[in-house]
Amino acid sequence: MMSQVLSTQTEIAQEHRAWIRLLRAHAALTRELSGRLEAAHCLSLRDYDVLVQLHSAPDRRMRRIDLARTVILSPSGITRLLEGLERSGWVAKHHCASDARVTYAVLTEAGVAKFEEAHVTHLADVEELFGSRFSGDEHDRLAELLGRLPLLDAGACNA
Amino acid sequence: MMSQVLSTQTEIAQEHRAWIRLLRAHAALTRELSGRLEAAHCLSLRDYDVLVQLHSAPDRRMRRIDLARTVILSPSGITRLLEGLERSGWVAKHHCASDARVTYAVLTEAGVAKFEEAHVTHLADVEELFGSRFSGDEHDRLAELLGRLPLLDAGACNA
DNA sequence: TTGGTATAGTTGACTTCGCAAGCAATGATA
DNA sequence: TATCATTGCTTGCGAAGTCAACTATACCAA
Repeated sequence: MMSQVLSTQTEIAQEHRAWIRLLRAHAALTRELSGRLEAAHCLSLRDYDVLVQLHSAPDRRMRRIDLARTVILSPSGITRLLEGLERSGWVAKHHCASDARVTYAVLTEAGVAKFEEAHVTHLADVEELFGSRFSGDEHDRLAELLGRLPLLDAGACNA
Repeated sequence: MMSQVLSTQTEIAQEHRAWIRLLRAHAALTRELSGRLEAAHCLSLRDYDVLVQLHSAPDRRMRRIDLARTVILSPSGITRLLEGLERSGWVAKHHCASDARVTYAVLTEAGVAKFEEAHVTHLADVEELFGSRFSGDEHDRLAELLGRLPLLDAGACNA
């Protein structure tokens, strides 16, 4: 009976292992990376993520709703995050001519500069804490495995 | 010049790919899993995580500080999270005889029952959204890769 | 003993983010 | 044309979590 319980628990731990590690790694890495980004550039990790997306988007702009889905944030979340970036002048609003409901978030010139400045140090940080742990093949393998996970309603995700 | 820029950007995207996917997968999965857990058992994902740790700990108790480090939460974060679990009666405080500074968080009988009840459905959810994406070998491989990532100050992590 | 430092834990102020609700514009259908 | 559902976006509110500051205890060393 006792060994029954133990073996069940062991199985449980095994099933969860990768998921638990993903949770822990995410918590530890985002805290450290966000801290460094904040200290060096006054940006949160999510701010940076938004700048990355806009920087690589056609015309450096995206509909706010698509941006929200891409970085996995609620619509209200994107409104508030962009509020900060707009106040700092990195991002501007741009109205859509063909559909009065939609607003674009556009990276400004200052935003491009800000991104490129933050990019350098952040890339080094990601390399130090994440990339350097893996060989090229392992990195690809990890990306492939993680890529199988469902992003749910994220129709516009292009990462 | 233009192709220079483009090739640099492509490299950048490649370097980031696994990390970005980890970010996205985490955001999407935690939102969904936390929502289900909340709906079915009135527990957040972190609440559940704490119950798991306590359930598998010797005597079903841990020092609050070790618990915080294990689930990657700040000391104040653990205080507030446990506040809720204590109010619900699933966790109790227990003072340490040999060191008056430390307080243990102990899983109560009700807490054990609560955990075991939530465990069943949560395990199925994790399996559906996470585990079912991988074969046994792939799961092990993913766990191994994620296990290389630094947990920073998490001295007490046993996952 | 006394003084200094480190550790465990809590609290207050603040930020971030999600949900529910609401508004305005669009599109589809009768 | 009139109606109704859908979509994009914002706002009020509340939950969760961090940091800084604080208390209390423990340990160490002169």
